[in-house]
Amino acid sequence: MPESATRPPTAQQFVLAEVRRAITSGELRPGAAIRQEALAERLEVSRVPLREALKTLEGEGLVVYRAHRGYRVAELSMADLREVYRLRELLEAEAIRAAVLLLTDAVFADLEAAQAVVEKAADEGAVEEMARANRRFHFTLFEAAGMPRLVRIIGTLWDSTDAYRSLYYAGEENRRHVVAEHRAALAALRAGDAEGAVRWFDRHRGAAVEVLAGQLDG
Amino acid sequence: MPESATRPPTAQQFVLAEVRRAITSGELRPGAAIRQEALAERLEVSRVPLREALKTLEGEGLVVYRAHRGYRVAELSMADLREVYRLRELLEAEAIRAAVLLLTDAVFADLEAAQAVVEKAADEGAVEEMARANRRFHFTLFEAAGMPRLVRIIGTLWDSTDAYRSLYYAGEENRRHVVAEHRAALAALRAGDAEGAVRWFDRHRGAAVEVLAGQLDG
DNA sequence: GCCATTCAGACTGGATCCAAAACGGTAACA
DNA sequence: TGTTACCGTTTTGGATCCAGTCTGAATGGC
Repeated sequence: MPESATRPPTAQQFVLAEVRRAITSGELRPGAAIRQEALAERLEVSRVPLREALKTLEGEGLVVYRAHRGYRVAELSMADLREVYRLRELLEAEAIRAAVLLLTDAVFADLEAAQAVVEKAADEGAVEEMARANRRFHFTLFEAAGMPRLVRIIGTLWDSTDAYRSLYYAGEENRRHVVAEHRAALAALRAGDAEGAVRWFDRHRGAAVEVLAGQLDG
Repeated sequence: MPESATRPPTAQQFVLAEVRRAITSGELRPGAAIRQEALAERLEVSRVPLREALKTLEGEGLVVYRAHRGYRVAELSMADLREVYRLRELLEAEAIRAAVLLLTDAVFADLEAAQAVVEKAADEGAVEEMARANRRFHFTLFEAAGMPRLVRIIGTLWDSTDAYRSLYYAGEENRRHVVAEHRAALAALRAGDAEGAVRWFDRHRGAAVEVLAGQLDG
């Protein structure tokens, strides 16, 4: 039997997801110190699985650690933000170019499904749902490249700016841009035009980074 | 006071370094299961700091983890190896291009110093020392780019193949190639010729990946 | 003989307790 | 007044112990 049945998550997996969500949703602010005892109590686990989860998040760059001083939510400087987006530009272009050669009908179906959710959420102003569907859209494409390390690295780069991106989708105009650019990119992908798709995604990112930069200033 | 004095490492830091060394030196073979109790006892610590170190190594891709089944030393397929080197090609080129614009005399001095050690070790056939100095040479250059995330990512990619690279420097001819290519790259860097340096490093990597691929077959 | 079941041993996941380090406030002193 | 030493509190680092899960071999049914 495939045993694909979802097994109960370990405490550590639960904590990992929960802390990640707290950081990316802005509930834990950048720069804030993480008090293990208090956080563990709030999540109703001991400090042991919490600390292992924090080690994972440290590897993803979401928190920073200093011996004997504990963990803090990572802060991004303007230079950090530029670096993250420059790396995303490089790596996502690579993923897209590799993926274009391997796109199947099944992948297109997944992309369309994700895009449908994006558009619906954009209409309704459902910010959280739109962010999730947007991520699914992009990563469906990235995963089609068959380069798991690349996908993982891109994932950590996305995560590292989530704490600052939470408000991006609040803007009606931003949401419209996302929808339009996704459509244009999809059309390019269907035509097998990797460079066209890359250009659309670059524009996509470029708009987002400017908004985030504005948030960093304020 | 700057307090740059080296403080005694935590057990966790000690374990991390020790396990990393064991893996990259081939002492722990790819695919081997890691028995926490036994390993902790051998290193004379409890399982707690060991597990946190393993979580860090998981983030670096040196070990793989499955819930309730523990950690194993990561294995690389041929496809994995190609992916790692493709990503290194992309990312190291980016680092070199950024670094060339920022190279100072101090950096050149560090590069020369590392290169001197490389050449001495190459002559003497000091494999371990040569690997260390080679890494220092490359990362001195990468760090000059002022992109800490990029350096970190490249570092994890280097680490992930170390378990297979341990024998590369054993070959007299391989060692000579490294020395010559470093010199050529240094000359290009001094001339401000980023593309020339990138080409030399590409050739450098290309030779290495072929040797590693041979090891994977056997 | 072949396959599903059971059960003991081994190993990982997590909780609790203790040790060590860092922090913050106070008082002594130049 | 500014500085330094001291000490109690807070927080992190690590050890030990127990619970839950997996593995694999023996058992029993067909």
